[in-house]
Amino acid sequence: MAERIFIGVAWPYANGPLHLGHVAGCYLPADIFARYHRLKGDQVLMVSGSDQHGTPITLRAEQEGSSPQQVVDKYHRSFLDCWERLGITFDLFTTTGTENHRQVVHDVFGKLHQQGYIYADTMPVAYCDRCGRFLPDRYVKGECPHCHNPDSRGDQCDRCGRTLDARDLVGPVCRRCGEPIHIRESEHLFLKLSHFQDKLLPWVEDHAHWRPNVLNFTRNYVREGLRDRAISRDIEWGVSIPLPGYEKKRVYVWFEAVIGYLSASREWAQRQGDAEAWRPFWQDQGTRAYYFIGKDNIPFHTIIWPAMLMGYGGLNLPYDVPANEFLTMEGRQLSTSRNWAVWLPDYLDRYAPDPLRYYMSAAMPESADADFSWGEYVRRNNDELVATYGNLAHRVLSMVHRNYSGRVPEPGSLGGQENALLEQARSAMEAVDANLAACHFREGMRVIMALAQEANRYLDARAPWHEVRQDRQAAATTLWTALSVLSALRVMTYPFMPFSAQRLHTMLGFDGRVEDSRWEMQRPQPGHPLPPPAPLFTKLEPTVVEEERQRMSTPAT
RNA sequence: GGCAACGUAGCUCAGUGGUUAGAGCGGGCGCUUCAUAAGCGCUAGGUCACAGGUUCGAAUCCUGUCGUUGCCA
Repeated sequence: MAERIFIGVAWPYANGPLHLGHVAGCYLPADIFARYHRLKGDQVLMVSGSDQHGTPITLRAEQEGSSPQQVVDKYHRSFLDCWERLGITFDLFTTTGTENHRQVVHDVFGKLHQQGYIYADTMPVAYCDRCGRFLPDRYVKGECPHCHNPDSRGDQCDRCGRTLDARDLVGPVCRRCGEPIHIRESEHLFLKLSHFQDKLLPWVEDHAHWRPNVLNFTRNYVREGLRDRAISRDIEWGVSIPLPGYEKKRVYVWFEAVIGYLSASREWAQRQGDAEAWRPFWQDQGTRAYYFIGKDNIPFHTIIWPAMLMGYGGLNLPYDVPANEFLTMEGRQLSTSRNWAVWLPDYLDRYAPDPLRYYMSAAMPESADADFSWGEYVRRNNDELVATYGNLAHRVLSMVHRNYSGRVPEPGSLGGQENALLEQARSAMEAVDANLAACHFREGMRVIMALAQEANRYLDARAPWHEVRQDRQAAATTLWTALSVLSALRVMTYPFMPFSAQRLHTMLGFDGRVEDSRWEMQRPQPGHPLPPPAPLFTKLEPTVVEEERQRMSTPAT
């Protein structure tokens, strides 16, 4: 029975390149999940896009002497290139800069406003007399009241990392002209989150299948009481506000970016040539909506976005929000400003996608922070991917090629060991199926590797390299059995490692794409010719570890 | 300062009341040679942060201490 699955993935902020934290946090798990469901024959819509608005972008443009549009275009192109090379298969990866997005935001805004869920009020905002304008927190600098960093930003201190308000700073000045700031009341629009408190609490309690960290965090957040939040800002770069008197203000990014899930779905439908095609994914009660995000994004997806959807009405709320924890780098917190990060474009210039996808799957920060280190990367590649799985495929296919002229051998009757191994393959497929359905990626990957190990054990026990000299029929049975297990591995590894799975698919004599297979162990056809085998993965030199560590500790240029 | 999570073998981590606490890697010993010197077996290694408590029984539940991390103020 085919299911319909909507997958929303966090919108990367277009003011810098992607790094491995992004990959482990949401893009890889989302892609594994999407590929798994497509393989099962389910209908999948996976969307995301570049988050293009907000002050970090305008600041960056000013620093680089370019325009905000140039900045976001540059990183959007980089994102698209990364998805292609890492194999992240969005049905649409758009941006928040489209006319379609503006229209959808205006629609949602208008409806919430009309129902009284958005209201006007004033709030104190920094103002620069010389520049003659209001200043978002990012545009104010001064001394951090906590760590006394003299050059702290108004929204957050770079040195101690604490979140601030521009008014907290000691001696706050305008970042552009250096003039001391004043505080003035500015009229803004607020989302009436407090109204949704009583609806959200039972809704959250009804989602006991969420990961414990997501559930606990959300529960506490809602119980503490929801405060109305400003959804407009005094800037010019962003989505306009469809109300008179707000011409010089824009919709605040957090409010607007989450609407991107809906606008991207509508854009996808238009591009399909069926403008209504988004509806089943958003309005059919049987559709399940998953949102893959990092843990810093939890409240936006389990509270604010659901509240907005409740207010709007008629659209599906999230079914699950499998937020991942953080990825640390060589034991230390990742920091883009200190260049303590591995940039995805750099990684993809030097290494293959599947080993990274494998590592991140096996060590995904599903329930706790996880660490990335180059030592572990090389080890997992060499000792696990190459030695256990890649070598299994290679040794089997090589023997078939050498001894059976590259054709799938005809098995005799199966013995106890054969049936036991094939049964293990079947139960592994069931286990991985269940794990992926539940977003348990690490466990799924573990089961797969355990099966590869089991197959190696079987080969050692049967020793087909001996059998072939004494009893060709027995060797044929052994190799055919091993090929069958490889066929199961081909399917199961596909969501995790699509590139090598496709190559194995071809080497096992199957036509077309793995994705068009079903979730079952198709047996290789005896007599079917196989292309010459080639290793699935390549060993890495241990020197890689030192090289890459050096690169990380070098300051960004 | 408040809240939360975590602290298990040299390393990365499973394990949330029940027999002698597990896996992978790394170490030691051995077997094998089809395969990218890959594979397989055996083995050593842990006062489950610390101190109390609940229980017939605690890595698992409770309290406190220390440490790490995150969120909030």
